[in-house]
Amino acid sequence: MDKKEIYLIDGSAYLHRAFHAIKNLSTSTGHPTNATFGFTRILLKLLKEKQPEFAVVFFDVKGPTFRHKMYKEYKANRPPMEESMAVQIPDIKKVVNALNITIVEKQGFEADDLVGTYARLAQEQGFKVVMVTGDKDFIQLITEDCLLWDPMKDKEIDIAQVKKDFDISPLEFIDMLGLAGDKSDNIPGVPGIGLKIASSLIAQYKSIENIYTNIEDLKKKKKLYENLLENKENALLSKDLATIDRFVEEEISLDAFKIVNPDKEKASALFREYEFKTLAMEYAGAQDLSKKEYKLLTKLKDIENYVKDLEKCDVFALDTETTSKTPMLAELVGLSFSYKKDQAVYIPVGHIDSGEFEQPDKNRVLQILKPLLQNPEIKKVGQNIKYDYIVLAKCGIKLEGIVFDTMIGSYLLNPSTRGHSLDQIAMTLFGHKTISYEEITGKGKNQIGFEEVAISEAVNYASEDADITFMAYEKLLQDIKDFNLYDLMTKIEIPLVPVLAAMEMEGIKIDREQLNTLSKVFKQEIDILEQEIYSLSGQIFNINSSQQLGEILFEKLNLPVIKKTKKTKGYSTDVEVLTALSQKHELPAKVLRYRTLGKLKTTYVDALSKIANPETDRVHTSFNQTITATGRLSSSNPNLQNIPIRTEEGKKIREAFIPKQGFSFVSADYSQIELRILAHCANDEILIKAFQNNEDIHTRTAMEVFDVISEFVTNDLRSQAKAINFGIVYGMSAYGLSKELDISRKMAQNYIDNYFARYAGVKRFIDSTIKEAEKNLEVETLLGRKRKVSEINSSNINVKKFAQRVAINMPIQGSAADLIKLAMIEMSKAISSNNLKSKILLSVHDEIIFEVPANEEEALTKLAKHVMENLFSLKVPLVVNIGSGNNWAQAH
DNA sequence: CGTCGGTCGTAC
DNA sequence: GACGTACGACCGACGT
Repeated sequence: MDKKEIYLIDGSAYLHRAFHAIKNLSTSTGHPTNATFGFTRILLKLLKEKQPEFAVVFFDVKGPTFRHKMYKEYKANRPPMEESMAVQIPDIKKVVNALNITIVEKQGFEADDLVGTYARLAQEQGFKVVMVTGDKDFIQLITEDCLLWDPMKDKEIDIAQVKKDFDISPLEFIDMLGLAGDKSDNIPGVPGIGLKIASSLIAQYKSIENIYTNIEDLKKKKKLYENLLENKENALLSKDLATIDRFVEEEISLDAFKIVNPDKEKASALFREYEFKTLAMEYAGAQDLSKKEYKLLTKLKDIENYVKDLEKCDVFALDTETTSKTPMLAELVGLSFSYKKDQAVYIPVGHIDSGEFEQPDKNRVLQILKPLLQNPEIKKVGQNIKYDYIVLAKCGIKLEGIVFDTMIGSYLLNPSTRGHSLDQIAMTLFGHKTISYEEITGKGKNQIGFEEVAISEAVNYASEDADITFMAYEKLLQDIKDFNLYDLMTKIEIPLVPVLAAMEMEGIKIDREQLNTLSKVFKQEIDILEQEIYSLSGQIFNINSSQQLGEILFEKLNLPVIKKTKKTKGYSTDVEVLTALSQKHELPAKVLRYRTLGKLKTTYVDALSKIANPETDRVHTSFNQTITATGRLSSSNPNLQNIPIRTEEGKKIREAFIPKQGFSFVSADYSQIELRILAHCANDEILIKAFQNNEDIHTRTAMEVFDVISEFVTNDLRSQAKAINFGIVYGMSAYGLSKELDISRKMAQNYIDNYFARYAGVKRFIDSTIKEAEKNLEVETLLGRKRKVSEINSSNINVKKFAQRVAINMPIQGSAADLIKLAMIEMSKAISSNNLKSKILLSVHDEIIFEVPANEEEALTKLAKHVMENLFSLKVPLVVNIGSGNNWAQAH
């Protein structure tokens, strides 16, 4: 029969190794977690791979040990433990605890001696012992029944391995250490003898004592002989110091080390605290449905009664279930509500009848809910409530009284992290793993729509969503207040929700004819280019594969390699490279043209046709409010914020966006909004004056940087200055500017120096912003939007520099985002209060596009200019440029 | 057949 | 390495 196995874990060694193996890991509040993470990973690896029956973790105890009494210089060269390591010891112990592994430590002894002692005790009791450590000192303890395993290197050492590596027995290892000493422990040993010589001496003489007995043998090796003679005392002392004590008085029974299952809840809570996200997920306990009261409501009477409860409660959460993730295509399938933790109801209205439950009539239910949902006095919260708003709007219900959105709450608290889904929120806030959508609908080709989900399953899923939303609301509301984000939430983000919903629902019309024509025209040229490229290359290949293209250009045609790609170190074939190569060969230019047209055709022309509503020819983008790190909106499905404008062909695509019959487009864009914000924040004298005098800002910068009068600012100088102005906002370096302007680095540095000399306020602003960021580990915008820059004190210079650029850019880009959001809200209000029929259709970062009836064009133009220029008072004027036309290109 | 990281290109 | 923020098409490696 196999012997029982016990794992003796050298906790102190792994504390140090984990700490040094992983750099710069900390929670968002700056608490270091590198050692805790590394240590945890090792423990989990052990538990998973070895599934031990018995295990125990040993730690050193602070303070002198018996070795210090033997030799006062013992470990005297060790600097005191770094603060950032010390603070993690309690964390690590908590993790070990949660994993239900016993910790043993004893005053006056090191972990080594405890391992030695328990290794002996365990073997006496018939165990097989595995010492978990990476420390070679433990080799002396190896026996037939005791071996060493290092999980970090996944290396096992037994007697045979010791013999192979050092040609000695484990016990002889002590003598070897005695001779060689140990720098890190300040054990002297014999000078001039390292591990190699020591092992060969011991292999021959078996012990230090025996070496001295036969010392005359070594007379020929003069230096060695002298060193040995002079250091006899040291050698023997070192041997004693290196000897692990196997007889520490201990009386804990090995039974205490029997492994029980980890306390998953405790572990998950700790992992959440330390922000080990994947680990927290793995250890999240399954939900406890027993305390949850989730009810199915199908009788109209019950629904009416529940509505009365909702009317009385302070605030409730709602959620809709539908047939599609795209709200514009979604049909209502059910609604869930919660106004109290652990309680929720689900009302099915659109499940495909399975005969399982009687479903209430959809229209009757909506009729009952309508007054409740449209009452602005009754407060509602939701998760991504813009979605529910749209779904309900399509049912004829205008949702009013929205006071909070948990998705937005989570985002405002941490805008640089991706993913604010309810699942993730439940995990971060409560360590709770929700029923996932895929769990009940399946995924891939087997996925079904929610209308096909059985009502009995839908109840739990949908109720949980409302329940968790309500619980998350209470927690996030407090957090939002604590972090001073309440005003931003209630004055900007929440009022913006219905504005965005209306924009998405309205959509924007495309000219299908125009797009079809474009598609054909592009295809013709692409086809020709394709053939030309094949014939120039002498072969057919996939032009869209930069890998294959690289082989043609650089291996077949032997064109010079200009740069490599960032991650894979392959041949770069980007526009910069191909443009340069166009001087040497015909092919690159053809590829460039092929790429341009291909991009326009697939990404824009064809995609827009495909996604537009076939009945109305309108495209309904999604404006995502919780994506960008700076506070900007993003747009997707389709992305209408990157429609081409710069090139002629690109403009053709913009021309395919057209107003509906009897309307025109009006575009209102903020002129130089980011530089104006910079002027304001930096309080820069020259910049402010330039804007106050309504000067051309790029010309002004050219005058300052190149030290010329305005008459001497050529187009070229102005466009160079423009690049500098942009660069400032992005935290430019001399290298970046030199590439952009195709000038020397020295020249670029010169320009930058000139810029900062002239715009001294900007220089001061950048310096003080970085300084503040280093202190607070976050930066913020004019309206108090925050972004963490926790890496700004990183010892990795690249990481630090990046954080600095982020710290400079975010307040500028983010403040601009604040203002455009405010503008959208105010314009929406102004349009209503003036009873105009104009609609906001799009927002593209510094611009708002309206669809305006012919007879409102003048009024809307005046209104937009007035509202947008006066919505916020800066030290410089806000200027809005307005254009109008019968397509988007014209209006811009 | 789906996922995911990489490269490239479009916008502000 | 080197200039911020996005979305998305396509490729190709990888896993099922």
